[in-house]
Amino acid sequence: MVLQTIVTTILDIKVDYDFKLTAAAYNFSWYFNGKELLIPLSCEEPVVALVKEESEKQLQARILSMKKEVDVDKYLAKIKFVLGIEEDLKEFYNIWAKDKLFRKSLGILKGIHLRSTSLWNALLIGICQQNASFKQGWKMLAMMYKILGKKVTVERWGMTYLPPSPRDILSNINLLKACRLGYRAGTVVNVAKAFANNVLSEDKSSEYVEEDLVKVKGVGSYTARLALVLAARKYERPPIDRWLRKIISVVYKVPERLAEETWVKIWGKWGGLSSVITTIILDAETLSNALARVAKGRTYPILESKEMTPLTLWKHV
DNA sequence: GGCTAACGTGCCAGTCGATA
DNA sequence: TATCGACTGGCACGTTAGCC
Repeated sequence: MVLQTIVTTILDIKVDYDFKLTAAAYNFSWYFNGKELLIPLSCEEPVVALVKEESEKQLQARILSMKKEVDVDKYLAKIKFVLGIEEDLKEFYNIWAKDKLFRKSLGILKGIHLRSTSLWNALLIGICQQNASFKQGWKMLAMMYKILGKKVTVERWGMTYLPPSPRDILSNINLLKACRLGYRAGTVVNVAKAFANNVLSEDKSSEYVEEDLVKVKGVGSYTARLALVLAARKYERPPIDRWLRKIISVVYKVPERLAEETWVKIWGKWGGLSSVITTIILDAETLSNALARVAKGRTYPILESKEMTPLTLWKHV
């Protein structure tokens, strides 16, 4: 299965944007190589995009498929949404510049945008993050891609994996054990069934709220909120785990029970985005290490870290 | 509705014994 | 003495159920 270029186009960027940081954050080696970013656009057809920097304010995007014709306009709109190149973060930066946990990292991370993904994939990410360290969670997800995803070859790129679809999961439930998901496998199956039975649908992902997603057994508030942040850029209700709750409590000197309230007061409608960025700022260190870094004032990511961090994940997995 | 304990799973560092 | 593998306990976590 070789995907070939259907169309090549230029995307103009009108906001502060750092392509390399955006492409690198929380990404795998089969999607980012340091220069080019591969974006799965459709896993059924399959269709992908390859994106690279054309100039400071322009990106070159190639859409690749096995078919000779695809709905180019639909996929271009999707590429723009995934990359967030039309997302103006000026208000967010104003808060970032003043915030005591964030301000030291603005010079390093300004221009980074969250890469969105499908609701299904966002839920897989969230489920893998349950009760797991950063490394553990992303290794689980990587194994799901390798064991259950589709292996395809992309022209002038090479081999890549497309995320497994709900159907792939439901027809290979026995393979989930090899992904070392533990009890999370049950939740993945429940979510896959929800998609297969049209209880959840990609087409409605922008309409869903937390209450819709937590109806699936195994999906709680954290997973639902994270999925909405990643899939729909819904930042109003931040995913706050124990890790972030403790950090908020220490940094802003508030009881843990007031952590979410404090966070929303600081970030307003940007709470969800700032939750994700916090993990990048602190290199997703374990709680004790993250608190030690906060105490030392090292509240910025180590870009050239040899460790596995959100920004270097693609070098390791 | 809010709080808390229990649950469950993988990771990781430390320890110990066997072996070369 | 060095290396290796097995084992163990603590840690990192979100969800769930039960209690008030």
